[in-house]
Amino acid sequence: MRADAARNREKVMDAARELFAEQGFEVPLDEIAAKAGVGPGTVYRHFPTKQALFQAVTETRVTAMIASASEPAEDPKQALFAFLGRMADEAAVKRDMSDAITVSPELRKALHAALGGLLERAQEAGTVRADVTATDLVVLMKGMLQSLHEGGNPAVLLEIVLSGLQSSRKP
Amino acid sequence: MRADAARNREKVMDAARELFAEQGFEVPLDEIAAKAGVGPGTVYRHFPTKQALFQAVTETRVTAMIASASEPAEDPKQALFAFLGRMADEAAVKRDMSDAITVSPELRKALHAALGGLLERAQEAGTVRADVTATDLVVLMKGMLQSLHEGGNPAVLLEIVLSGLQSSRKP
DNA sequence: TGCCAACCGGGGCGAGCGTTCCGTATCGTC
DNA sequence: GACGATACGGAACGCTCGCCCCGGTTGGCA
Repeated sequence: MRADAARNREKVMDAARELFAEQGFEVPLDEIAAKAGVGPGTVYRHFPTKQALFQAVTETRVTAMIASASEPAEDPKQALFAFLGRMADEAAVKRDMSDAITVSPELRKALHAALGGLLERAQEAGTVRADVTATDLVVLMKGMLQSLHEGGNPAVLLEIVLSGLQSSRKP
Repeated sequence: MRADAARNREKVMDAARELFAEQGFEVPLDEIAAKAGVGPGTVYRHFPTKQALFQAVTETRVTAMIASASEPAEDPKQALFAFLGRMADEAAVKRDMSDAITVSPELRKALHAALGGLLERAQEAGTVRADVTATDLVVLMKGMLQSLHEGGNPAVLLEIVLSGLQSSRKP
């Protein structure tokens, strides 16, 4: 690979990182190219599609987060809650967190599996309500993460969800 | 107004009701026109803009729901929870519920005020956590309502939120 | 029944966006 | 220093969608 090509690839990824984090997947690709100081054609020389660029930018971060679900923890409930807390912290700062789940089916599956494992262990311990499925948790978190960017207080919203996940005071 | 004009107006509103409920505000206006058996121009003869059509279709339902927040109830917490339950029920069937809040600023304001009143009374009674604001509640509900259409179990998701709203078990 | 205003259908315009193409500039080698 | 491969920029394409316009049609009154 030529030196200028590698340099441009980095510039594109840097610009994409910043703009995806600010505006989510919706940001026009031309805007990314402009911020990187290149033409749209150059972006497509390095990434076959907008979605590929998005995945290249988010995959590392998100898979690292997913991997952190396997870290050992004493209490299953705390393990689950800590993970959800990490998701919320990340999403509060980077708007592309919730899009990453939507855009890439693989990432969605991986997150689903990771959350499913944590959830199951917490449910077996009896500290998290038993009628929640992994799908419920994924979609609820996605909705909640989006709410963070519409004026909601991140800490409060997260606490509501976490508190609501516990078994099992009936409303 | 001519008879056929009135008839077409009704056909457009019927089609819009159905498609907005199915697909939300995102449905193309041409699709509504096609379902109504008219051309797009005819839609614009009766409604100046797509948003106006959307409001004409949703406003009645939503304002009625908002008005129901003023119904008397013995327990402030139950009043709030019953209202949120009605929102969830409606949104589980009609996809345009969450869009209605977004598309029309007036409706959003009205909902904000109604929820704010219910919330405040429940907080004064000490049965709902005090650190939640009306804005938090609106955005959280919006996120949750959207989650209903992505595979989440409506009853479970609602229960999580309601249970989480209560004061004040810390996670 | 005939006329005119009201109304209709659908083709078309313009904007936004993802993607592609191509003439030109640049890198790295001989 | 020159040449060929590689990469670049940005104009252009195709598509979608909200919205408008115009030639033809239809309804209802005289």
